[in-house]
Amino acid sequence: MQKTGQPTINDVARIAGVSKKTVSRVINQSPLLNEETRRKVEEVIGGLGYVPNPQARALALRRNFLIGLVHDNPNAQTVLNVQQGMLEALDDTEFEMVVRPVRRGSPTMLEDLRHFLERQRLFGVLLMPPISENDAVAKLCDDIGCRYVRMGSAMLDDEAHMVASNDRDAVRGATEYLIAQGHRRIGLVAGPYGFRSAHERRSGFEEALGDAGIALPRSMIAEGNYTFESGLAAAGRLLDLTPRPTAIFSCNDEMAAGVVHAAAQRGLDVPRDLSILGFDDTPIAAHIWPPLSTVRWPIASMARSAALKLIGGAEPGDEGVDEPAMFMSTLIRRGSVAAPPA
Amino acid sequence: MQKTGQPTINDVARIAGVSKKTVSRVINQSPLLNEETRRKVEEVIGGLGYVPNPQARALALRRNFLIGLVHDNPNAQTVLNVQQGMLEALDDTEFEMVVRPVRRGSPTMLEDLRHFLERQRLFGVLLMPPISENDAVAKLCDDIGCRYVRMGSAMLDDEAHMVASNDRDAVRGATEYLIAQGHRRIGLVAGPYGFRSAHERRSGFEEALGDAGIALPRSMIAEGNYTFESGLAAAGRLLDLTPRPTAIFSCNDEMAAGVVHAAAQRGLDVPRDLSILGFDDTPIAAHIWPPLSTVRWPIASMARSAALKLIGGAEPGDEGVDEPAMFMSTLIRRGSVAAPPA
DNA sequence: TTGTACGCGTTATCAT
DNA sequence: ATGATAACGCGTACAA
Repeated sequence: MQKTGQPTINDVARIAGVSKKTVSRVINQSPLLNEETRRKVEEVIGGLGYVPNPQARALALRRNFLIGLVHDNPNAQTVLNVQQGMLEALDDTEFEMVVRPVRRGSPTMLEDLRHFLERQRLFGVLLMPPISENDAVAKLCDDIGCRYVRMGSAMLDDEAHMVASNDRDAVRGATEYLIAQGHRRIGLVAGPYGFRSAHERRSGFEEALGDAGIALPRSMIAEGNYTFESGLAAAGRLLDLTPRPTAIFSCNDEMAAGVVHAAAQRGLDVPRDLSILGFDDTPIAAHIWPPLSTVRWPIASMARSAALKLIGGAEPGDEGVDEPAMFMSTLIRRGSVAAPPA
Repeated sequence: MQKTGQPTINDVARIAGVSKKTVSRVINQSPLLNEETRRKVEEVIGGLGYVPNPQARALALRRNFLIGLVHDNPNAQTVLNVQQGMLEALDDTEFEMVVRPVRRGSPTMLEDLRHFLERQRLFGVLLMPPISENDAVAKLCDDIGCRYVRMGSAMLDDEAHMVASNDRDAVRGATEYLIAQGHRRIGLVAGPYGFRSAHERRSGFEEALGDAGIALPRSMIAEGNYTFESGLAAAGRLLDLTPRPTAIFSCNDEMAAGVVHAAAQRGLDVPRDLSILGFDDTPIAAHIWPPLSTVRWPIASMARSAALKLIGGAEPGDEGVDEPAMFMSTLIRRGSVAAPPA
């Protein structure tokens, strides 16, 4: 027992009457070990309440027991859901989570990230969209020897490195629901160009309209950048059309809230005069009036699964590899969709 | 240069033709050092791109360069704002942020936290409300020798360990604003019992009414637990009163959104039939219809300041100690408050 | 002002 | 199957 209070591997070794290395073997589940020795050591470990010092392990292994969350996602709820899912997976393990936001579009971003990863010697990182769509980042992790798992709206990588939602299918289904309600003039508030999620969702929308034989004039698509304000502006353009759409699909809830505002400003009743459908099912969807019908993707489960992949893949044959790579989204029906006005 | 790729202190020492210790002195800004030696060593450091290995430092110093964020706050936006503020302070320093949610009311919470702090040897922790109100947690940090700064809605600790907002004054001011608009029957959706913030806000509300000579019947206070649903329910109780209040102050925005819902469900127009005032200025406040007037507290600035206190207080005479301990909130006027109906 | 020798707590090498 | 000894990279007495 040192002055710090915590027992060390030396204390265990001395009391158990074995060498440090043997204790180390017990800790690291080495297969070649006398069963009796193992029992004896484990007994001492339990009695002492010994826990290996992470700092010393990190130094010796040249690898920290930290999982990084690298993100440039502006949506608080999304980020926090991911953190929740990760922490769920990390609970009762030796791993901790460190959060690393990166500046989107910064020219030194990649270099900064490299320094961070090299310095901290992370065990692995979870990449959130949209930065997870950047192949250079994945390659960087590979080069440095840092495990990684990407989250995204399509399979951009192999199953061991990817956890994806089926955004395209989900939006196609949601749009079909709108069509089934009788809508023919359906506007789209699209996500920003260059985002894979925006592309996938837009494609799903276009596919649904195409399958139903509904024309999609360019004017019925207004691009936003996933923020409330951009949704407000985009909806303005759509609602000032003549004739105006009877329904609008918004590629996320924030922008959908903007659409609700734009409708309210014009004295339009939702859903009587205008149906609105969002994407993400963030809390705001349920908390605005009227409650927003939207598409929910299992973000926390995905993050949990991603984290398990990360730490599970530590040794081959571990649990992590069994984690699913594709997750299904579901349509949440609330009060913002109805049949079009007669 | 080792096989790992990164240069070590030994490389620097060898190339500069000095001993490790001298390099160490340069790194740690030791005052007793020949100016020329320092220049030479710094030159080599720059040329090599040497950065000290955090793991080795952590082992030698028995202290990690990690700042923990300990929280049991359910509001995503609040937590993320704090993270943002912290990371701003930690940017361009050697510190990283690790996030540690704790289960509220778990009987083993304190013990878990102790293990976490002892194991990880954090440099310091930032305590978010409501767990920051728990004195036992602060004492635990003290005992373990882990720096801490608490965030809260009142000064619960000395300036070196506290960053507080003036919730009571802020709510008193906000309520006076309601009164100035002509309201006399003002309802309160209070926060949960046992939360300091709920207590402070309620007190401010009561003070304002008392100063104005307005009676506050017990029925005009409905308690919620800071969630949307609880706000919806509480507002229901208030709005079914006869006569019903012409204005409602809600102790946070989430619950205020619930009040808006309750009003909409009863066909009440906001703000014509009912004025609503929230607290926090989370994004939902600006994104619901009508835009919610609310009280904004500078959460990210507070967190930033708290983090600076943490890392600045490292050596006496450092910047951290100059950081303010009290932060002012401001009333944000949007569209949810008007004069009462005639 | 600078250097030597050792400690921090663990894992890895190579014996036995 | 187990142990002595050397890394890992940095800080600190203590000496010079």
